[in-house]
Amino acid sequence: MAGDTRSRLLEGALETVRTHGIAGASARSIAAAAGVNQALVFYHFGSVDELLAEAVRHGAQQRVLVYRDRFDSITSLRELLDLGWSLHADERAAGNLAVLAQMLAGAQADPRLRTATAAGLGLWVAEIEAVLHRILGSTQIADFVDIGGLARAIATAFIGLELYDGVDTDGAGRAMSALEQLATLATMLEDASPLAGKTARYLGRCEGR
Amino acid sequence: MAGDTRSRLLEGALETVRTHGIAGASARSIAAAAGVNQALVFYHFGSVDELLAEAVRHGAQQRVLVYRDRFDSITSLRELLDLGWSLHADERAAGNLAVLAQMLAGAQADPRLRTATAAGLGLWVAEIEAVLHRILGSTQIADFVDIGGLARAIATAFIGLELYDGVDTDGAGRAMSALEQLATLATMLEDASPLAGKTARYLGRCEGR
DNA sequence: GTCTATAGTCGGATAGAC
DNA sequence: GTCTATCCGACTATAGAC
Repeated sequence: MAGDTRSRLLEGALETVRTHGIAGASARSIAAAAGVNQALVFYHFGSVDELLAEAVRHGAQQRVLVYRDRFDSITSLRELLDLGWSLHADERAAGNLAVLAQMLAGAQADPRLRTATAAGLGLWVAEIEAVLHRILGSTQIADFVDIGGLARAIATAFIGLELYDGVDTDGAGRAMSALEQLATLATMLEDASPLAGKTARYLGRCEGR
Repeated sequence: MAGDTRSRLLEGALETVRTHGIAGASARSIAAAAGVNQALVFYHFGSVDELLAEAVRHGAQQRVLVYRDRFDSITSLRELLDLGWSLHADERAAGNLAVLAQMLAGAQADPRLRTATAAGLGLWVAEIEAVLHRILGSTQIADFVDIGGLARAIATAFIGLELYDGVDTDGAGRAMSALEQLATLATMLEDASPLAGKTARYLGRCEGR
């Protein structure tokens, strides 16, 4: 926990939310985690909510930057999956997705956290969306599925899994395995271009609904 | 808000978590919502946590029962999807999934809420799993994907979507549309049995990983 | 079972010395 | 910028009258 007071408080806020949840993130507990005086929360950020809002932005920015290169190098659904699981494992250990999940829960009842939380999640969504566009943009899938929507679905599924992991680790593991199996199936369909072509033509005939 | 004090408190707890979030669910606010004296929380449940734990069980049981018949009548993936969206809309309005999401967030930092929350979510998972077994059990999908895991993935995805909906309604809508499109695609693959057969044989050759 | 009253704790926020 | 000291409200939980 180094740096000037401002960044110490930002880091302290993230650590406190991680370990005590959004409900346990008070000015006092955050200041203790940051190793600074409690009054400085209000001097630097005005209120606890403001601090939390800035912290979630800060944290998401920081983490997305760590993975930027790896996102950029992805060229297939298979690689995206592999990154997804290793990212999930990393962030599970580091607890950054947990912070986002906690903020998401807190934001439901507190409008002041909404925009900041949406922005933090938006950073992850943007990365996923860019990758999906690159690897699916030229396939038929892009014609039938909104890629931006898909990116949002993937990001939120990660959030749900993260929360579930906290109350039932075995169950979350099974869920991830099932998604892995399902996604592997999709990857193979993608590779087997004749099938993809057939599917696309089939869909073309059924666009009624 | 009728009935005896005990059930008034259970209902009041659900309503309070719904409207004020888990962080705002104090003995006082719950008692106010229930229209009873604050001290009765401790007389009947011992502590706020205990009340919340019982409330989430109570709420999940109640809601699952409402949908029981509809779950039982499902015979295809298409019907499961339709129920999924209408259920999501219902529960979004009634706010019961929101309660589960809040409890899930609160349980991360509070071990006493963990088992109760896991049990509440488990009721939903069990319903989904039963349906999936019925409609997928005889297909090749069951050979490649853990149905129980899939049910857990679906349930948690709903939770993630619910939380996301609270901070970005448009984004959540796009995510749901994308899933709809993707699932429609899957339904059609299911209908087009020749393709499914081919896929299965293809998978059989690739089971290495 | 239900009420009032209250002890004791913790939290947000500010004033003012340094 | 940082600290101490403090106000005040909200909270959990209990004691005791009814």
